Order: sequence, then C-alpha cells, then structure tokens
Amino acid sequence: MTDVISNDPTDTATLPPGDVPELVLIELLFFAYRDFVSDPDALLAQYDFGRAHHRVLHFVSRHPGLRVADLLDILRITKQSLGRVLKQLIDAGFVDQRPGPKDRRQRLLYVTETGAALAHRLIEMQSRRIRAALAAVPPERRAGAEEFLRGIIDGGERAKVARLIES
Amino acid sequence: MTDVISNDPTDTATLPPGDVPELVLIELLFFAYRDFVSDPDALLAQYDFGRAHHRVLHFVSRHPGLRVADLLDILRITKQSLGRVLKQLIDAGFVDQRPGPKDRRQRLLYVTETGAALAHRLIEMQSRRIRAALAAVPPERRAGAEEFLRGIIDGGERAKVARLIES
DNA sequence: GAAAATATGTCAACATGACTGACGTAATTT
DNA sequence: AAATTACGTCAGTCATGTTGACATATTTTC
Repeated sequence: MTDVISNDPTDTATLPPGDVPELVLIELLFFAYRDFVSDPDALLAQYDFGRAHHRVLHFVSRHPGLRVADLLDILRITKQSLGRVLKQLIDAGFVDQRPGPKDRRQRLLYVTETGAALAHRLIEMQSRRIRAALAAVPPERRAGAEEFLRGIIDGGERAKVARLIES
Repeated sequence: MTDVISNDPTDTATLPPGDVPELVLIELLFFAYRDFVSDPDALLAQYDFGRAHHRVLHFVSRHPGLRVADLLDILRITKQSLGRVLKQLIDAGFVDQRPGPKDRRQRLLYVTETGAALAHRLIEMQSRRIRAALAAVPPERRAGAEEFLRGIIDGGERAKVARLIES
C-alpha cells in the first residue's frame, strides 16, 4: 500500500475538508464505529453470535424484564429479525423469558448468569476503548463528546434515548 | 466485576451508568450511528443502492483515483463483497475506472458527474445533522467530539485515518 | 530473460441479518 | 361479546458479508 491519495487533477473536483468542515466528523464517525464494534465481533464469533446478538444481549442485560416490543423499538428492526436472534440466545441459555406478572401476554426478557457474564465482558471491552479515548481528551472538553453524540440522535428520539440510558 | 445479575425476575438491579460511566457513551454511539446513517439510507434506496454503495461512492468521491486495494483497506471488507457493489455502481454510471497510468494493473476509481452529484447530496444530508449537533455543544467543548472519535479508532490505524481525512 | 510478486477479477458456495405481509393465539381492555 | 394488544410464526426475498481457489495481466527481482 503506497499512497491512498490521488494526484490526478483531471477528474471531478473533490470536496476537501477545507470546503466542508463537517467531512472530518462524518468520516470519523465511520472509522470510529468500524473499530468500536470490532472487539465485540471477535469475541461473539466464538459463540457463533453476531452483532445482532450483541445488541439484544446488551439491552436485555441493562434492562432486565424488557418486553419484546421495547426491544423492537430500541433496535429498529422487525419482529421477525429479532425473533430469530432472540430464539438463538434463549436456546443457547444466554437469555430467559417469563410471562409478565401483571399482563401474561408479555414475555419479559432476562439474561441468565451466563448471559450476564458475556454481556459484562462485552461492556468491559468497549469501556476500555472509551476510557482510552477519553483519556486523550482534555478534561474540560470531555463533555463535548457526549453532547455531540446526543445531538446526532433524531430530535424526536432524544428524550426517549436519554431516559433509557439514564435508567 | 462485583455485580452479578441474577435470574430472579424481581431483581432489576444490573449495571447502571452510575457504576460504569462509559455505558453512556457506549449506548450513545449505538443510537447516534443508527440515526446518522438513516437519512442516506432513505435517499440511496431510491437508486436501489444500500449502505455499502454509500461508502464506496463516498471514498471514491473524496479521493479520485483511489485503487481497489485502498478501498478494501478502508472498508475492511473482502474483494468479493466490494466487487459486487463496485460493479453495480459502474454499471449504473456512478463510478468510472481507468487503468493506472504508471502501473497498468491498477484500476483507478473515479466518480462520474452523476456519482459526484449523489455523493454531494449525501454529504450535505450528513453535514446538516453534524452542524445541528455541534450547534448544541458549547464552542469551547466542540473539539472534544473530534478528539474522542479519533481516540476510538484503533491505535495502529489512527495515523493512516488522519492522513486520509486531512487530504 | 525467467521467475516471483503484485493488482485485480472471478467463480462457487455459503451465512447473517435485514425485509414484507399475512395469519394465529392468548390475554386484556372496552 | 368485541376489539385491541403482545407476541409468535410461516414463507419468501434481499443485501451484504464470508472463504478459498483460480485466472490474467503486469511489474519487479534475480
């Protein structure tokens, strides 16, 4: 791999970050997310799980007793997509479901001890990366990262996400 | 890890953000990325393109004359996956390829005018979201977002990504 | 000049995770 | 009793990723 950058000026003019300053953050979001999910992916592969299993396991672990409908709203996928992944997690003994005590139509979701252990390992991997990244940001600017990410979320979703994260 | 999540549905205590402060950023990255790609997805669907086409189009637009190998390194996908998407972009007239002038084994990639127009519209959509998010961050903390995201990228990749973004 | 390495393309076969749309069942609410 | 809700399921499709092997042209190295 020599030089990723072209020196051919004969083609369509490109938009350098000088012209569109937001390009830097657009591309950083891509690269950051690419690497952010890479450690979990590697661990999950050992269990024959993928990114979808990670998301389900994470949110069930964080919110025991979560309903299927809640999970669908969080993940923005269809019932059918969730159903498959959830079934695999239940069959493999990482997630458990019980009828709701008040409304017995509901299937409330819980992680098992095995599931909790894996969820914690995944959180630990990503926490380490987050801590390392924050360590390189001057303390007075650290809040900027969180504020920026909250602003990227759809306006209509922001309050709901905030509630979910805080609880 | 002192906390153990029990199987008991009545025990809702898990790992709250209070115990693992990085959880907030872990979850914000998920939600922010989920919404960040949502507008492009909607526009691309009109052309029967997906997220993979977006990424190829974006980086070819930003770096005219990019080689296939460079793109593989940026996107971290296999030649076969890229090949399919690239072929569709070329057939649809959004991307053009020419043999390298020095090394004729290379197929240097360029966007056509049509491709550039679409790439610019996609950048514009995401720029708008970025600008809105930054507007809500106090100016003295804005740099924190960029610094944090750079820190999330794999240490070994950071210099290469920085060069790619700046050029 | 021959051999090796490189850049790219291509084939077959497959896995994952997403989709739509329709329908079923049990439980709760009106 | 009827309507609504929560959830599951069936059947089919699509997009995007994977591995591994092999082909071709070209450039580099000995």
